[in-house]
This record gives sequence, structure tokens and C-alpha cells, in this order.
Amino acid sequence: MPQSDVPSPQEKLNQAAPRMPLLDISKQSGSLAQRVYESLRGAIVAMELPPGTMLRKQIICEQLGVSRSPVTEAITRLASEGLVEVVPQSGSRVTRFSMSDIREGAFLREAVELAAVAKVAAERTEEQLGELTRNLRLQALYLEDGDADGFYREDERMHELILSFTGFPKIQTLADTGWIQVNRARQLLLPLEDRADGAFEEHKPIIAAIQAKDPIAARKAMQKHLNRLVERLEPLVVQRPDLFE
Amino acid sequence: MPQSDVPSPQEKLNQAAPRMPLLDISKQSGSLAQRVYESLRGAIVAMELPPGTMLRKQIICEQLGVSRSPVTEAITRLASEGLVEVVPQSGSRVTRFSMSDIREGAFLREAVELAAVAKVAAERTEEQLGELTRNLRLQALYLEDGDADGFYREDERMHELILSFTGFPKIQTLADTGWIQVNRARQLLLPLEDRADGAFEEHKPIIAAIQAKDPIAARKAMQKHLNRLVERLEPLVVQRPDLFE
DNA sequence: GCATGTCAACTAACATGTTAGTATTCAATT
DNA sequence: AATTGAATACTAACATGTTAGTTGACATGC
Repeated sequence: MPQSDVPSPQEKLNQAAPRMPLLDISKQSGSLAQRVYESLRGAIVAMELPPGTMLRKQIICEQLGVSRSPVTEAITRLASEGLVEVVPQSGSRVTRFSMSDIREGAFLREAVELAAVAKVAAERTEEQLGELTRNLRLQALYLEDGDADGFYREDERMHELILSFTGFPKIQTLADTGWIQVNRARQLLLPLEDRADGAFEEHKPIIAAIQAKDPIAARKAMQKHLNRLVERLEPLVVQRPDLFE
Repeated sequence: MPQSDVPSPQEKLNQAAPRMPLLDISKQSGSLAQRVYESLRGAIVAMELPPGTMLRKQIICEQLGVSRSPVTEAITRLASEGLVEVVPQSGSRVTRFSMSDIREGAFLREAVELAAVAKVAAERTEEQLGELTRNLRLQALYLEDGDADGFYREDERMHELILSFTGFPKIQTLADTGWIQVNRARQLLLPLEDRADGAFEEHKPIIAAIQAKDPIAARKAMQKHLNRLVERLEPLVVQRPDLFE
């Protein structure tokens, strides 16, 4: 096997990966283009395809066993989300981080999510409140067990619930798209420290404000919570300058 | 030439337009896909392609003198914006209006634009204020001349300026995408009445609040302004039920 | 050693061929 | 007459061939 991981003492430019580090075999559902899109998107957000990686259609095609059409469509979509840069007549590469992109995503997410949480606080039903408090109890449970992954999942679930309770289905997609650079950058600091209890303490007043049907308090609590993450991302530009443009 | 335009005496279902009502000859700039996209998008928003119209790739291709590839990409993009519905293995048609889509777009736009105007009010420079007041004076001028089109243009320009002053370039695109159903519906009531002076009176306090660096007042004034439009759209579902789903 | 011009390799963008699934038509059956 | 079902016509989705433009390596000239 010509696959060697240690041979070259100098790696020089490893920008072009002769073999994509990880791409799930597409046996999911949906159109081929959709599957390729999800596969690539997942790999990019998980930093398996680090910023600067060249995306070579031909290699992706043979690795996934599809033709160029669905791959092209997938890359086009990724480019429209800002995860990939396309250089006309040349090539596509995974975008590097840019702090202004992250700030912009955070601004958008804050705008949308504050409006959402205020609306939900004003209009929530008892049933919706029940779902949220159940989610909060789940968070507490995972926290007790020290299950960081579980907590992380329920954290995301809480934000999802709030957005969905607005009754506007596309808001979720929009917020995701705008926020995605933040989520990608977040992968970088996940292994560093466990901030779960801090997050949990910030979640409680949000749910409490929804319970009290107090939109203003809900906005404030959510704002505090969202700001925390961006604050923690700011230092990254110094710590990992290689990943920023 | 076997091309005959008069053979069938009965048109029956004219849902499918044998000849697209209007499509600018693409001699603009950008990629073919981009041009086709803009051409179709313009025709849909201007209601030249009314809701329910079937989009026939082949006809669009020969009318614009391009192959299916750029047309396909354009339709895919339109579908992702919700202007076109794609039925797998069947066809694509211009979407009908849905009041919930419009309300969702309005919610999103309000969320983003209120956050933007608050930020701008807090951080604006003298130069930016100058641009805004100049824009306001232009509005007054067009109003005096009874130039509705000119006023409409400056109205849109004002919103554009405010979004751009946030320093976040993609916000503009995002807001447009979410708001587009509202803009399309707006075409329906444009010929009905002239509300320009009403709009102008609503614009003044917005700029005044930005001048005063008062984010809260800016939010309130903008909120009032945006709500007006949606209120006026609500009756449409009764007046033109044929255009709604 | 450094700038410059040529050339080869690669790519996106575009064109076109193929496949398979859907809706509609219309005749056959009830 | 109403229902059904087979055949047709059409489409999106996918595969593949073609074209033209960009990048980067290399050799040449300064």
C-alpha cells in the first residue's frame, strides 16, 4: 500500500489532500446531490477538511462513486453558504475563518434568536413550556453525569425548540446558515474546556422568562448567553492564525 | 421551418406558457447561470411569470440561447429561495403566495433590520448620517415632483444604506432572500394607491433617531414603518385568492 | 539571485446524452 | 356515465463530453 503517513520529513504544502480524510459512504436518503452536500458539509464543520483544503471534484467523485453533477451542485451550495470559495476556471477550496464573518454570523443569529425568544415568551403554550422545561431537566441530568456530549446535544436542542416555537419553519435554516461559521469555529475550542455548568446557569433564566411570559427578560437572558460564545471565539485569531485569512 | 405557432385551435390549459411572456436577452455580465437566474427572478418578482406558471427548461433554453446547465442551476437557486417549487422527476412551477411565508419573511426582516438600525444608530459616523439625510432630502424632492418611481427607489435605497452601515455585507443578501415574498406581493398593491407621503413621514423619525444616536427610538420607528406594509398585505389573501395556495 | 515569459496541467463552466419517475390522456371495463 | 389502467409525453436527476481560462512550474534573460 502506497499509503504512508510518515514518509516525508517535510510536508511542504499539504493543502491538496490526495485522499480526503473522511467522507461517509453515502447510503443516506435523499438525492445524490443532497447526500454529497451533507457529507462535505459535515466534514468541513467538523474540521476534518481544514480551511485551505482544495476540493478536487474528480477525487470526490470516485470516492463517493457518483458523477460530477451532484458534486458540482453540492459545492455550489457550500459556496453560497460561504463554506467554500470557488475560483472561476480554477478550483474550490475550504474557506479560512474570518473574524468578520464570525461577527456577522453572530449578529444575524442574535437578531433572529432574540426576536424569536421574545415572540415565544409572549405566545408560548403550556405544552411548549413543558417541552422546554423537560429539555432543561435533561440538561441538568447530563450535567450530573458529566456527559458533555449529551449536554451539548440538549443545548442545541433547546435553541432549536425556541426557533421552532415561533411557527416559522425556515427561520431555523436561515439561522443555521448564518451561524455556521460560528459553529465551525466552536469545534476549535470544544476540547479545551468544559463550560457546561456555566451554559446551564445561563439557560435557566431564559426558560424562566419564557415561563413568566416576559419577552424583555427573555431577550436579555438570551443575549447574555449568545454573547458568551463570541467572546470566547475572539482569542482564536491569535491562537490559530493559520486558520484565519 | 417546422415551427408553427397557430396549429391548435383550443388552448385549453394555458398554465404552461408556450412562450415565456418576458425574458430579457442576456447580454448582462456574469456567468450564464447568474444571468439566467437574474432574468427569471426579475420576471417572477415583477409578476410577469405569475404564480402557478410552469417553467419549461427546454423553452427557456432556446429562448435565451443557452444549454440546460445554467438554466438548471438558476432554477435550483430560485427553489432554494422559495420562488419556485420543484417536483422531483416532474417539473418546476412558480410558487403561489402563502400568507405564512409572507409573515415569516416579515418576521425575519424585522428582526434583522431592527437590530441593524439599532446598531447603526449607536455607531453611525457623521459621514453616514450625511448620506442618510441626503437620501431623505431626495425623497422629499421626488415627493414634491409626484415621482412615485423615484420615491420608491430612494425608499429602498434608504433601507439598503442602513443595512450596509452595519458593516456586514451579507446581511443585505440575507434580508433580501427572506423578504422577497413580501416584495413580490407588494407588486400587487403598488398600482392601487400612493402611500408615498405616509412612508415619508415614517422615514423621518427613523433618520432623526439615528441622528440622535438613540437606538431604542430607531428600533421603534423602524418597527412602526415595517409593520405598515405587512398590514396592507393581509387583505390580499381575500382579494386575490387565485394567487394564494 | 531575481524578474519575466512560455508552457503544461488542472479546473469550472457549459453542452449534451441517458435514465427513470410522474402526470396526463384516453380507451377499455364496469 | 364513472372508474380504472395502460400507454404516452414530459420532466428532473444524473452521467459524461467539450471548451476556455487560471495557476504554477520551469526555463530563459537580466
